[in-house]
Amino acid sequence: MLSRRGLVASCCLNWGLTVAAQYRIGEFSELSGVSAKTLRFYDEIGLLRPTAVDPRTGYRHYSAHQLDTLASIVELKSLGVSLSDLRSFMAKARSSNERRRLLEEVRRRVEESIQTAQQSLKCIDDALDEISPSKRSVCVVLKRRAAIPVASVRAKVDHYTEVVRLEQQLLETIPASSIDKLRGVLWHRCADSGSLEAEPFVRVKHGLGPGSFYDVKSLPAVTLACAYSDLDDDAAEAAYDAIRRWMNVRGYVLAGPKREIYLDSALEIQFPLKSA
Amino acid sequence: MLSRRGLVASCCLNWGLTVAAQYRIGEFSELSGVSAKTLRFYDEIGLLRPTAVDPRTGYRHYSAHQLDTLASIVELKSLGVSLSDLRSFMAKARSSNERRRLLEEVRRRVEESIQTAQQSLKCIDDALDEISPSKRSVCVVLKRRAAIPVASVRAKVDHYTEVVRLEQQLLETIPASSIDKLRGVLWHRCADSGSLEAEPFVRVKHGLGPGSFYDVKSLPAVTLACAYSDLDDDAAEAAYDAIRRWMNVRGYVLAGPKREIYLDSALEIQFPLKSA
DNA sequence: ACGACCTTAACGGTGCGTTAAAGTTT
DNA sequence: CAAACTTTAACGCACCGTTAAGGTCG
Repeated sequence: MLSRRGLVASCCLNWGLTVAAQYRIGEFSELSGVSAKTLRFYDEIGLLRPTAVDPRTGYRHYSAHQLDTLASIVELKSLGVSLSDLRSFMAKARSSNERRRLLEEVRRRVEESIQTAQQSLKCIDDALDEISPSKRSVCVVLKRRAAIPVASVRAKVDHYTEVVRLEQQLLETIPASSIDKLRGVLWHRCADSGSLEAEPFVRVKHGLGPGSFYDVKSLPAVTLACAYSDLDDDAAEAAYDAIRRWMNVRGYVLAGPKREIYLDSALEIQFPLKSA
Repeated sequence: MLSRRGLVASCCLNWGLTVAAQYRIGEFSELSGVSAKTLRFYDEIGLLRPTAVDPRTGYRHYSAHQLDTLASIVELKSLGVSLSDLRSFMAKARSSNERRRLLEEVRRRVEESIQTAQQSLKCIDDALDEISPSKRSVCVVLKRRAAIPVASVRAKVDHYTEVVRLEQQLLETIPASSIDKLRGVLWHRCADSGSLEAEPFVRVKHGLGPGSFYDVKSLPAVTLACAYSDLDDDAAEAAYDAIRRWMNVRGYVLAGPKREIYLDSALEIQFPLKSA
């Protein structure tokens, strides 16, 4: 094996490169492959300061050694490290331990982003599956809802029409001044469980005392999967199905009674969620 | 199975919701889970215009129907569709075909991002592997280089020291006015192949005619994997190793003679690349 | 009249690219 | 002197969050 011992140094010495070369921004940009604008920006934010700045002209001067520094900046940036993180990292000693910690953190972030991207893929495929030229596709969204003060009547019913009667009575019983626009029904048991249990509710202003006919309570704060449908039962059924599929794909399970909210010309269907 | 036929409509009719409700921005924001500021922004960029705006007060009014529109915006946005893409999509008919095309494009983009993220993971793991408390880790970067006009001498040599002599002769032969700071060596054959073939070169200004001792030609434009080392041979070897590993992990192969560039107090080592 | 709503306007953050106007070097 | 370099300053992109200052509604 041929030894190259001393080659590098001798070459350079032979060529008479005795003065430490300083590169102006253009040449340094060309050598490093990083644009001059980016170099100025890195200077500005304190990420890579030139070794010298001519006080008269303001010209920046970089040293060959900084090409290596810049290379490590470029490498870490390409792995997704933010410039501010990079700045604190470069400011430190940059020991191999520091570097390891940084890379491990980046690794975690990248893995996380892969997870969410793969989840997105599943969601997209589900959405593609659900498309059919005949029916309008139902969009499901996730929402957080704070607790809602309500007056309600809960009852087992034999038929849906009884729910309508309950709603009417509820509305008539509560002082109009306490009533708010928001109203709907909690479904404790639906048709698919064989029996029906519903709880019509109206949002009320705080301070309304309990009545003989209705309870005053608070719908708990929840995370909801929501979909909108027109005011006909087929559309509502389609929305229910869409939400169930949506939850399935994302691994959510039901965490309480479903809610139907009456909007003026539409119906909002809400499934309280918990994950896993 | 109990039928809910007509339930929804009857409930709403019973409650006397005859006028199409208009929501002000605050309520609409609460219902949709999208902040008022975002709603104003969507209005501004023409993504979701309120159904009505009071000409006197400027108050925005939204309809219940727009909750569904907004839901589909939120859904697609969460899948990574940009707002400008969404705007053009929402402006169109929004047929199931259009929706399919959009989702398929998003799918492609997400898949691509997963690929690059997985590649990043491999790179991070490689970088972590390479860390050792004793040695400083070498950073490798990718660069594009345009063609470079050079004068050079290519020769098979038996020993590295001969290269040094060639370099000296090259420098002495060329008129000083044509020489540029950039210089180095192309390695056509390295020690590991059993014999050595080198080609010292100097960048020259265009217009220099060929000489008897040297050739005038052009180093081709290439993509390079580059690393920097100090001017000692151990450091240079470490850099060579680092680049080889780097190329391996990323599936690149060598596409021409390696280049060594002499900087004043450092050495830049460049491997021309092609993928696969 | 008071508070809870609404409006527009403007800045901030990320990571620079892109002119523009003016001074420096070769 | 002109070309090629450099400087600072300012706007632009994407997607809003966040004050600030000031009208409106109940």
